[in-house]
Amino acid sequence: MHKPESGTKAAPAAPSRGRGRPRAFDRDAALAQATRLFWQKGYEATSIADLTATMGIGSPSLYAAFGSKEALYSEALQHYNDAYEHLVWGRFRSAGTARDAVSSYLTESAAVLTGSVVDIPLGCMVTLSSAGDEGHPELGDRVRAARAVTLERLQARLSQAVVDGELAGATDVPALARFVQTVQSGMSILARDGASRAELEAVADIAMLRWDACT
Amino acid sequence: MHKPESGTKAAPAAPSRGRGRPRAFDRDAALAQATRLFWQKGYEATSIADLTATMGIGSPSLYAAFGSKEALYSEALQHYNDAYEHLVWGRFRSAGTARDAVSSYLTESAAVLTGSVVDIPLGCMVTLSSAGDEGHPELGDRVRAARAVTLERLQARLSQAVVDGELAGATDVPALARFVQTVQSGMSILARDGASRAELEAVADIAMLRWDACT
DNA sequence: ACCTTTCTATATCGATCGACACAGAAATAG
DNA sequence: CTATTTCTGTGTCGATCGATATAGAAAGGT
Repeated sequence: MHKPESGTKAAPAAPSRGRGRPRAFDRDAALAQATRLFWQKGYEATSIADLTATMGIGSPSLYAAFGSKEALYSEALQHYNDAYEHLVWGRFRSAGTARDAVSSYLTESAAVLTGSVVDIPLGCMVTLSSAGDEGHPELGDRVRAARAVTLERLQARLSQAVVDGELAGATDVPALARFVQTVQSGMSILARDGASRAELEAVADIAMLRWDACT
Repeated sequence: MHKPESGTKAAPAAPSRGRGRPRAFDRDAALAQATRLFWQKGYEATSIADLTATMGIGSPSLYAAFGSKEALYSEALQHYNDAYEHLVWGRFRSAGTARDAVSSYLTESAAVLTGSVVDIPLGCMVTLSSAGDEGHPELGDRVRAARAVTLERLQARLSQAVVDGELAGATDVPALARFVQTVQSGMSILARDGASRAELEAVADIAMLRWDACT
C-alpha cells in the first residue's frame, strides 16, 4: 500500500529521489513556458499541441507531469502569481503611506502591463482571463479568487490608512478600493490594445488626482 | 451573368423578393440570439452546435444565412452596437456639458453592465472580447476598432468642452479620455465578476470626483 | 399544371480537440 | 548482471470542431 505520489498530481510536492528514469526536461521551465502561452492566448485558444510545442515535450510527458490541461492552467496561474506578482505589488507593500502604495501599484502596473520592465505578454493574465465563461467553472472560481485577492489587499491597506489617520474616518474604503481595482483592470485592456507605458502612467496620474481631491 | 447576392454574404443587403422557398426563421431574431451567446461565452468557446441550438436552426441554414462563424461574429458585433449602444451612450450625446456627458456615460455603464436595465449578459461584449488573441486577426482588428470608437467619442466631446471653455485649455484631452475609457473598461470586468450596480456607481462617482477637483 | 429556385433536415466530411496505450529507453535497487 | 521503476516518442483513441453534400420540402414564375 505504498503511495506513488511523485509528480503525478498537481503539486510537485516531493522531489522524491525515486529510482526510475529521471525526467528529461525542466518542469519549472516548462511550466514557465506554458504560463506565457496561456497568458497570451487564453485557456480555450491554447491547445495541447501548442503547449507541447512551446514546452518542448511530448503530450504523455505533459500529462504525467501536470495531469490535465485544467490542472496545468491552475499551476500556471500559481506560477504567474509567484513569478510576476512582486513586479506590481513590490513597492505597494513597502510604501509608507496608502497614497504611495496605491500610486506605486498603478504606476508599476502601467510599466509591467505594457511589457516595459521585462519581456512578458501584454496585460494581466488574471484580469484578462475568461476561463470561467468558457464552461470551466473550477477555473473560473480560481481566477475570480485571484482577482478578489487584489481587492482585499487594497481594502486592507486603505483600512489601515483610516486607522493611521491618513484617510478620513468617513472614507468609503470598499468603494475606493474598487475604484483602484477598476482602473488597474481597465489598464490591462488598454495595454493589450497597444497603449503605451506613458499613456497608462497618465491614466494612473489622473486616478491619483482623485485621491488628492478627497483627502 | 446575374449576381445571386441575396443573403449569402455577410450583408443582408436586399430583402430580394426572390422566388424560392422563403426562409423559415427570423434572421434578425437568430442574429440576436447568436449575439447574446457570443457575448456570454466569447468567440472561441462558442461552437456551431451551441449556436444552432440557441438560434433554433440547422447548421446549413446558419451557413446559408451568415456565411461562416467569423462572419456571424462580425454581424453579431454590429448587431450588438446597433441594439445596445444607445443604452450607454444615449445621454452622453444629449448632455449639455462634457461633465454631464461623461458622468452619464459612466453611470449608465454601471447600470447596463450589471444587467440592471434590461436582461442582458454581464459586461461589455466589445470590451471583454479576446477574439483577436485567439488566432483570428480579422476579428481582432474589428474589436479593436470598436474599442477605438469609444476613445474617439470621448476625445471629441472633451475637445469640444475645451473649445467651449468648460475645460481649461491646458487639459490633456487624450489622457483624460483614456482615463474615462479605462474606468469603463474596468467596470466590465468587475461586472462580470458579479459587482453590483451600486458598487459600480460608486466607482463612477469616485472617477467623477477628479473632474470636480480640477475644474 | 410544371419547372426553377431556395430553403430545411440528415448525415457526414477531414481536421483537430484533449487524452492516453503501448513499447522502447534510461535510470536505480538488489 | 538482472529486475524494477519511470520517463519518452509514436501512434491513435473517441469526441468534437467548423463546414458541406445530398436529398426532399416549399415557395414563385409562367
